[in-house]
Amino acid sequence: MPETARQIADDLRARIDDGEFGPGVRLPGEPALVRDYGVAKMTASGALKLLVAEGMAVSRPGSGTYVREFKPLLRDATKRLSRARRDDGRSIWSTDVGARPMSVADLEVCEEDAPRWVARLLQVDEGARVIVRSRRYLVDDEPVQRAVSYLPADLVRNTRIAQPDPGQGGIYQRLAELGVEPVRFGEDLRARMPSSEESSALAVLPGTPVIEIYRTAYTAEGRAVEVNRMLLDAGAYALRYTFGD
Amino acid sequence: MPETARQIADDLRARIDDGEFGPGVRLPGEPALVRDYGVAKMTASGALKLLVAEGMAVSRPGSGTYVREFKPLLRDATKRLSRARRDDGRSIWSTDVGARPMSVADLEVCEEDAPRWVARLLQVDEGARVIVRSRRYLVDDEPVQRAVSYLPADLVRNTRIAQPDPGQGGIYQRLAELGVEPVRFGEDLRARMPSSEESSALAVLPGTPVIEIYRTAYTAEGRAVEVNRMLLDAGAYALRYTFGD
DNA sequence: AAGTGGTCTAGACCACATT
DNA sequence: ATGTGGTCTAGACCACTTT
Repeated sequence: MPETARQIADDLRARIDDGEFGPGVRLPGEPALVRDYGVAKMTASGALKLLVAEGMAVSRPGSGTYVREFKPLLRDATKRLSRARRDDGRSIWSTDVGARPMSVADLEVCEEDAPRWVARLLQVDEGARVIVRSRRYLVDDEPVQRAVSYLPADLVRNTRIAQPDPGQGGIYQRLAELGVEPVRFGEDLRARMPSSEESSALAVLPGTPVIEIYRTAYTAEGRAVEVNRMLLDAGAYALRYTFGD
Repeated sequence: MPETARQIADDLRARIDDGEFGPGVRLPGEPALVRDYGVAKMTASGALKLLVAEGMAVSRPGSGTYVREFKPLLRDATKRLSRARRDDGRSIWSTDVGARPMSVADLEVCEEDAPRWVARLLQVDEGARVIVRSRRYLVDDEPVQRAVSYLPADLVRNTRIAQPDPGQGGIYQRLAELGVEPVRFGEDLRARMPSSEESSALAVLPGTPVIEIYRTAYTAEGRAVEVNRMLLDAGAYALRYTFGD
């Protein structure tokens, strides 16, 4: 007979996995848990909080706690940035690919001193000037990604890349016209829990990690021309990379 | 004057970011927080628990709560599986690459009916037989990854791939000798919080996500010959992908 | 022995959603 | 008006680590 918050949470999770509670279904509330398991309200609350912290449930204050659903966008880095890639089978996860349009919000462009890590990745002197383009991406009016990209100011200062609207084809097209087309990319990524600030900026649900990606774009000669730091809502994304000969 | 657990946690986090508490340093304990912020013990406990849940701190019962350190292994998927790749600059994160040897534990090989998702990815009939190779990877005797790979049984049943030790060069070398060399790979990944079961199997610290990777290996003809499901401790890994022409 | 985090009880108040 | 989750207080006991 489960008595602790951890045990109650595990029991509920097992019942979810068994299909007793499907995606989107309302779980037993705190009063029900107090009754069924014979514990104090704070313990019942703690059990539900554990499920939320594990990303298994979402609480809607005033309404109840519900089993969480996962229908990610599929981000295919290789396909987007490289020439023609095959696109066979879909993801393991039921994805919303293409269905919902992505929009850009809060686009800002400015010139700054390069932070140390940017200078290192861009292979420029510390304190060199960079053009900084930051924006958020929305799906269904919900933020799913924040991106900030850095480009050497002496390369792009007087181009459309330094304007909010870089024109047809985007900044990579403009870079190509400057003779520094990015053709090779590296992405370093990690997953972690968001700070409370990041959590609100991305409107991430509790119990949801973020994926932090640093992408560097190189020309054929190996010159780094852009660094892009992205922060993704891990509850909204699945990532795909394809590689090999 | 912060009074709630959330506010105390944010205050502590700010002081960590300010450098007042460096990596590995002990944070003020529950009694200190009760005194300094004038709250009940459970609230102080809740504040520290929040920091732990955000992956900012680690609690050592009986000793204290400490600022967490992040020194990941760098997993370069592209480099490991593809032919000669450049290796310029290191990661944004201070990585332990190469320093610590990785060992394999709990290696098991068996033959089973293919689960539905495996059958789909391997492009075989549902219920077809597969060879299943599962293992855990350890660094410093700590588990950091679990991996289970599936190969068509009719292809590899009577080869060393169905043995615990596949021999020099590993299973990809054996597949090549069978005339089905994997040359192209796709990885689909997501990040999420672990179940309590996964959490203990990987010995993941609280507040640490896991990264779930599904890799499919294809021959030059486009035949899928292996599916590998990996579960990584996100606190132990940074991932690198390089691509482009 | 003293100090630490972990967690439960019992009761209270709040903000919010639903009816 | 009722029910929901959210959170705090105050006190208690436990297991563990450190001294």
